[in-house]
Amino acid sequence: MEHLLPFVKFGINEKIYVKDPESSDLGRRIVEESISMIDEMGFERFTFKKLGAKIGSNESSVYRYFESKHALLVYLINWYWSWVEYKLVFATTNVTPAELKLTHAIKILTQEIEDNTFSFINEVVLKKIIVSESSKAYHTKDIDDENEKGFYKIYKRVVQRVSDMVLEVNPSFEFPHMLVSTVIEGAHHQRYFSQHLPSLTDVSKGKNNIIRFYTDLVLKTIK
Amino acid sequence: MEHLLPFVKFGINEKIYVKDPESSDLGRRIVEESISMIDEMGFERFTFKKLGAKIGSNESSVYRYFESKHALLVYLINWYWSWVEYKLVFATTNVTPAELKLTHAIKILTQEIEDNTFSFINEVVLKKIIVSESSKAYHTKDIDDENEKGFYKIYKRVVQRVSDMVLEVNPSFEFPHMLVSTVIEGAHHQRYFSQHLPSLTDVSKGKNNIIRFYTDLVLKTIK
DNA sequence: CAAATATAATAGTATTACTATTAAAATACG
DNA sequence: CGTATTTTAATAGTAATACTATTATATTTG
Repeated sequence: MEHLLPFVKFGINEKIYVKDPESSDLGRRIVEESISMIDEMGFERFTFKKLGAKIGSNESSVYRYFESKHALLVYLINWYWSWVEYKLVFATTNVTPAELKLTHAIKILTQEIEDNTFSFINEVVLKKIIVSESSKAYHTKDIDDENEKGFYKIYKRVVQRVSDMVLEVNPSFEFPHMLVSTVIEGAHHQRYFSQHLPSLTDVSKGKNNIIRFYTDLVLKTIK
Repeated sequence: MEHLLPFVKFGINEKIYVKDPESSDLGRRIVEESISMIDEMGFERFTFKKLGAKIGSNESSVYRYFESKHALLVYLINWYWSWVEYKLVFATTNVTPAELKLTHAIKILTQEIEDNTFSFINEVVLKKIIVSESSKAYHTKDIDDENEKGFYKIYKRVVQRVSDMVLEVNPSFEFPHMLVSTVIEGAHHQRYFSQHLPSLTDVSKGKNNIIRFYTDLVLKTIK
């Protein structure tokens, strides 16, 4: 996988940014540093002014790339899901039988990220942001508008892909989308709870529990 | 149930409020109106100034009850979970066999709220707030502090109660807490997605699908 | 090399999320 | 009943946020 990723650029919806941050050095530093700052201080305390100062630039320059910090968060989420989709396709094409393919997919969706494969984006830290902050992006009054503009298209496509794999295993299963979105959001919650509200989880019992738990849950549920 | 509720007052952690809002008419109007305003405008756009104006009072008066709008949200969440715990205990005591008891519990956790049983709190609208806004309460940098102060105690107790019911059905099931928190958060997500991102769900296929889906998922998973 | 574009710096605005102070109104209690 | 206490309302003020607008200076491109 490491061999291919450096050649890939994800096609992120152009409506999300004012100017493509991947098109300049400043843009890349904006994305790179915003990830570490949001992780460190949390989305609420993060501001474009602080970001400008950190990258030796200016608040107004950041606004030339993203019209709001909300848009920047949506951009990061889209980058994340493009990356997950890429890994998902890579890990599942040509895999048979259907059940093994599905198992691989669930692993991609629920595993912990341990190292950075490429580019200026730190995927380990980005995943932490997805876990702690991403729900703030879509729990907004603007959700319907933004959904129409296609801001959540990639996420929905990932859910669709895995739902199709569920149906390959059991074509008569009634609720594939609910199952897949439950696993995705659930795994994020379990990662967060294990850090902050551990009594809502059972992670202390072993390392790969989240993957094991959801893999088992899916296979049993669809049979 | 309607006969008992009017006599009940939930013991909400005193650290959450400055002055108990149930102790005065103004306090009750603060809670009552904040629920409808947060639902209408979303948590971000909701302010104590607007609330003061709406209840014919003043911003500063609201601060005498809650030290921040975050604290008010935490209060509403606690009220909600106290109410759910009450319903849960009511619906499950003396029920046998264990599997039926668990089924009742899952129904309480995943059902839609359709009418208001009592008091100045509109539970139908409060549930909408829980679904759309509650994750903002605990996705904060202050989570560990607040957890130590007991802000999430009732929620954790509800998870514990239902986890115990899971273990009654299958004492050797490894991940009861993960299963129960997955169901609770998952059901909230499905309610939200069905309104705003329907392709992440399968709710169009029928009315009680969310209850059915999670009940089936739990029973199959623990066997 | 001129023109176009990108960046940096500065200033300004409405709003937010509060704190502080004071006065008026309501309530409690001896 | 009257005074003390508490509650509420009104006003003012503050630092920070989330922007917009303007201009000057770099940098890139044709």
